[in-house]
Amino acid sequence: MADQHELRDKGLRLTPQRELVLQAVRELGHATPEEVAEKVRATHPGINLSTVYRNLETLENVGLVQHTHLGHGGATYHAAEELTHLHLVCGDCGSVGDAPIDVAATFVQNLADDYGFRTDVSHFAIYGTCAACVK
Amino acid sequence: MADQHELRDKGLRLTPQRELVLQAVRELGHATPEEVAEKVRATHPGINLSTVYRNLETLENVGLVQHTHLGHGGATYHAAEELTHLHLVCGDCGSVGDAPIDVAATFVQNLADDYGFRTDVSHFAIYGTCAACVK
DNA sequence: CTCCAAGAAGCGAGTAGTTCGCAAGTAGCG
DNA sequence: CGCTACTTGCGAACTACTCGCTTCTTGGAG
Repeated sequence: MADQHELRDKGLRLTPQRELVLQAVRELGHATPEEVAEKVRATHPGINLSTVYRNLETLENVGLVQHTHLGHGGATYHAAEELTHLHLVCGDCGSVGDAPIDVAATFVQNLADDYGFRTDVSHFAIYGTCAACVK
Repeated sequence: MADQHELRDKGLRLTPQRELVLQAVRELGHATPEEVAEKVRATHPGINLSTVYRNLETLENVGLVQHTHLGHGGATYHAAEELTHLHLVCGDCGSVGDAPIDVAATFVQNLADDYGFRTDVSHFAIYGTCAACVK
């Protein structure tokens, strides 16, 4: 675990809160700011919600985490390493499934060719109805 | 303009506010609830924000309008007739472009074939960088 | 045309989620 | 070891939206 390196390398100070936030995001996979805060509080009860928000923002600036819009309005954060899948949100049951990013490859290509638009497919969820609810 | 018919046919009462909200959504193309409220206030100053929210919700239930998530968190509404395009949101300049829904056809097909997921592509915006900002 | 019940509007308070300002604390350089 | 800038904690402020309740209006019935 070379968190020290990662954070220091990005020009950030190494605070326990910062490390915990990053670690929580990594362990949770996807998580809302509140879920991150809750997770962090398990080992560091005194941490403040604003601190979580600020760190999430800071970590996002240096590219270690990223956020996605999964619906309802709240942002969801995940570690940059996991940025290799799409989020399939089911409007019926609310489940969030994953799909490898390549299923969107031609779509992204179309957008690039026809509109010059460089797509970040994983930033927004893909909304629809999952296999279970279609039945 | 047979708004009377549309609304009555859906089993809704015909109130001036309701008509105005629907008309505002149609004229604006995409609009946040507040933009709709502002637009409506141009001709009917006393209208209340809650009324706009409630009508948007009601109109959505009967399928005359639909909402999309364009980012930041706020929902954006548009008339059901315009439900034929994707929203390309530029993360740099914030502009919202449109693209016909067919560019996503194979993508949707892939998702259906491989995951049984029935996609509603227009519900979420497609995020990325527009041609102008890529340069 | 008038009356009535159900639905809708207005309004203010309430809530969730997020941001901000400021004082106190701490990491890391010299 | 000490200083400075970056961070944290905390409470207040905000934004976007929802709710409850009272009053008004629509549209069908008589």
